[in-house]
Amino acid sequence: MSKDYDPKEIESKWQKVWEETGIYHAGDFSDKPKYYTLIEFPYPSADGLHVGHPRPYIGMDVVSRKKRMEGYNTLYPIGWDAFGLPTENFAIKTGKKPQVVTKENSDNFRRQIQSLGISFDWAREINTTDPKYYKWTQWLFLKFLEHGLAYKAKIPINWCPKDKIGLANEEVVDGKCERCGTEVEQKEKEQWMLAITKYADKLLEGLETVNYPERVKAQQRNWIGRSEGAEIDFKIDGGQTSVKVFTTRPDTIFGATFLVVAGKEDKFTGKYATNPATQEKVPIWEAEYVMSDYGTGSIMGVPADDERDRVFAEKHRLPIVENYKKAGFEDFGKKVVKYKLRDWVFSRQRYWGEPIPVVHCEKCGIVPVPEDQLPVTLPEVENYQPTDTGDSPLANISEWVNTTCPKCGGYAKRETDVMPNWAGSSWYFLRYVDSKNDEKFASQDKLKYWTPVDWYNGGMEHTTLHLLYSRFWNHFLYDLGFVPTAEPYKKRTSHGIILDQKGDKMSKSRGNVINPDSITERFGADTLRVYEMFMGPFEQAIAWSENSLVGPRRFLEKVWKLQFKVSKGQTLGTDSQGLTLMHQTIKKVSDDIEELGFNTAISTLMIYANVLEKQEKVSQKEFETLLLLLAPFAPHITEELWSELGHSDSIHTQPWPEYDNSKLVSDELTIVVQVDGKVRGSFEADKSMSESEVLEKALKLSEIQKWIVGKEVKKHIYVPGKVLNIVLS
RNA sequence: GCCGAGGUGGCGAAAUUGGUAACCGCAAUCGACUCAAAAUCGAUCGUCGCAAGACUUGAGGGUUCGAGUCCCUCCCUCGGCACCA
Repeated sequence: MSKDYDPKEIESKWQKVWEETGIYHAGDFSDKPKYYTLIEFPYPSADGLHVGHPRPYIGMDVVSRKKRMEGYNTLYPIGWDAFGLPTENFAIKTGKKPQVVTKENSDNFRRQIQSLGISFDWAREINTTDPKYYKWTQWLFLKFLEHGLAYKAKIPINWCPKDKIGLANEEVVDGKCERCGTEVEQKEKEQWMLAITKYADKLLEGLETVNYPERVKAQQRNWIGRSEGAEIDFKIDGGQTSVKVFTTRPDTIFGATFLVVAGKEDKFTGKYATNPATQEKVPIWEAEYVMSDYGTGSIMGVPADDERDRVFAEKHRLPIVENYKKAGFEDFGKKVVKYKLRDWVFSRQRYWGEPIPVVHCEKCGIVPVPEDQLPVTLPEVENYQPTDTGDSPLANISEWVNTTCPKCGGYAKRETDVMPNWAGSSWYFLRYVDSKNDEKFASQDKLKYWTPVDWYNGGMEHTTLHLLYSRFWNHFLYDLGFVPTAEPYKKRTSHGIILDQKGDKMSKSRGNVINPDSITERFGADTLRVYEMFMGPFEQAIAWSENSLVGPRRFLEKVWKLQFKVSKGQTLGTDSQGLTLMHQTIKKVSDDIEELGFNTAISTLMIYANVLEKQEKVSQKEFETLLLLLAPFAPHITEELWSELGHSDSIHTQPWPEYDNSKLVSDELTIVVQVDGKVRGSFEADKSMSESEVLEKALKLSEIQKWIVGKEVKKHIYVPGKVLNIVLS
């Protein structure tokens, strides 16, 4: 009597076994080559996982499992990026401690992720809110401070009046807060800044050395916004003072008939400046179309060459010269490079973040907390509510704020700002290589062994935020000699998000979130995994379809039933065609996984299973090949079937199947015959048939005769083994 | 406006990169099994046509023996940037 496929039973059984045997633990150092696969670690929200979360985890799990089978010492870690506003807001609402909420949420996430059979190395799990972790985030901040890359500045910041928090430029979308959509206000505040602009060129040049999708590179280049030009002084009042303009076209200076300064800057408005090229007096105007925070905030108006300048000149009846003389690039002014990239506003006036580890001493000024006093831990507070004055809730904890200066021993106050939630995620991939280390953020040896990350998959929405920030931190650490490579990630890919059935983004507020628990319950984790990989191209956004889940489930049922057709002991495929298909399948699945072609890999496996199903008997070799190739996608069912075949070791530690190049082409070929480029017939030919034999046979076919009778065959084109085109006209 | 990715059956999609367009799957229709339904199995399934055949990859041109794929001119969708001088 045959046993039915019962995913529930076998999935929990094997998950336990894997945990006990620890087969996914990555050992440090090994004779094997290493491979480091990485996904963006999740923010453990109270809502739990939705079906969109695991798509990248499963995708990289497939890659990781294949790499493991190919003999790589593979590191595939996970952790929790747990600082941030939602948890803090939840704490404000419920009075629950953020520490407790974080624990509950990450426990729930862990359970959900583990139920999907993803081969994470849980022994390296990290949590950015763990003082043992953020001790090193603070230590890294001190390094920035030490090297002059962290500084305090009074700047107008983007202030969200609802979240009561300062935002980085990257967090403002269309003038609104990225999180809550509230109109952002400008507020002057003392803020901690990180000088990412000092790394603009390195971040730009580094892009040439990494394997990222073109759209990611383009977006980062765009964001950095490097432009080369010149600053030119236009003298006023006989040289007493001057207006400095920035232009990328200093060669057009002879055509500059006026200057425009940014809207608010009006002390020069109405005056005249001297064009250093023509020595003519040109009027100074102000206009909104000139940005105060780009270049010098002033431009020279060249109406003959610039569309906006022309419109402005026509409106205000300013002179337009055509046919002016072009200058050399460096004849006037000084060559400069400008960027759109701004320094990173690094402080937040909130509670749930890493305290910035400095104290303010009346005598000594800003004093870093000594390394041996790290971490500066978050104190327990009663009220997490931020203040309207813009101060952190930490400012109210006087026993924490009041301290002594580490330098002079006098009275000092702690910094009450915390870091943005991007801090912990800017270096987490480094911590994974040595997540328990109390002496260093990670040991040199382990960094040297594991980094850089070989393959990092994540969302497009992080391109100008996390991805850029973490590249910046890594470049900085490289310059300090702490990490072995400047670029942290060799290869970056991105997944498309999963939308709801109607094609809308899933979110709690829309109430359209689908929980993977309900899917695993009904179909099994393997079905969910195969479905998410099969539903469409991995890099493309795609709508969830409840109906379509049965396809992958039927496929797994089919594989399950194949076990009853296996004739044990028989080791090879039956005929040459069967063998060809097997080798083609191995090649296609192997190649596809490397290129994120998970959907086509599964399609190929389905074809193979369909063919085996039609056979009277299936050889053990054929069935095992199918199982091995399917194992990265459906780890539980394949493990079960593998063990049913009598194997005592795990399928996931077996060598990945290899294909034989010489067996990829079948002896029997189908030759398609075209007449004047239109398909008119086909016939089976032997691999060894010559061109003239193919032509001879094709001309004899009745369906071809019909088209060529009474006409002259002018020429023919033969693509060996594929197509013969007979040309008449 | 600039940069990037796209546009193929009722739906998700494939196409060895210039060589049989629509693989695989979903849905649908018919049939077998069943008292019945589900499940399963078999068949059909781009459009028009009884058929022979013709047409078909956003539109229109071109190159080629042959174009979804290459070139030119447009249109549309999505993502990013944007008075950036």
